[in-house]
Amino acid sequence: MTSSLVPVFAALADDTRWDILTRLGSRELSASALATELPVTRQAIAKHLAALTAAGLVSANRSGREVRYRALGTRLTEVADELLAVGAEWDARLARLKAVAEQL
Amino acid sequence: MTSSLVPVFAALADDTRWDILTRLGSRELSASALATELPVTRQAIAKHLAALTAAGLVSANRSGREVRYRALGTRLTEVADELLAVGAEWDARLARLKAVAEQL
DNA sequence: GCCGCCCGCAACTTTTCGGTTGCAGTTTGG
DNA sequence: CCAAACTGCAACCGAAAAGTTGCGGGCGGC
Repeated sequence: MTSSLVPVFAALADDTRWDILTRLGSRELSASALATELPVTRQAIAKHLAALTAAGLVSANRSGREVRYRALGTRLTEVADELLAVGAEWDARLARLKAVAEQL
Repeated sequence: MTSSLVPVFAALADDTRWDILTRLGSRELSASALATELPVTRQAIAKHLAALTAAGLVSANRSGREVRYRALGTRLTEVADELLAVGAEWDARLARLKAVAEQL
């Protein structure tokens, strides 16, 4: 039962990628535009964008010769919802165990 | 502005680690006990447990000669809250842009 | 007290991954 | 129509990380 969340976590688990993602959250940018703002090459950024797109965290928008990317909040919200459910379940179980322990 | 979330994502971004974490969500287990259920050695699991502990996702509980681990929902909930906020912000911005576009 | 079990540390191997360089294709602006 | 700008693909490199083997130390039961 390997969760489908893990690939999304993998996509988010890099500083450069998170940096790119947050920038795309406030404005729509192309790979080349991002390359002027970040300390890595355009090709590296292109790889990151491919990873983010595969994870459903970013959408590509071709306009002529350039491709502009934008961050999608939807996937992030879905992940958050699942995490909330799981976290609550664990804590609830822990609380039950604690309650039983105090009955001694 | 590199987010403090990234290290947590890194801790969650591995299949084996996620597997361990979910098992610890339902019952409290030692590294050796986990090793009997998983296709990796005890030492590998110990490394994963160290990573999960460092990320605040797991708590260690020494009892005599063995150490039992348990999943903590708290950190997960915190992460989920932040993700919800960020995701909502991105989608809100996107909605505003769309509204402006329709005014043409 | 001794044998077994569980833990911790360290060295080594192998794969993954972030990053770079290099080159070829395509659209656009003058 | 030609040069500039943006993209895409592929090979290569170095570092980090997942996993293994090996060993030594501590706690528990018989």
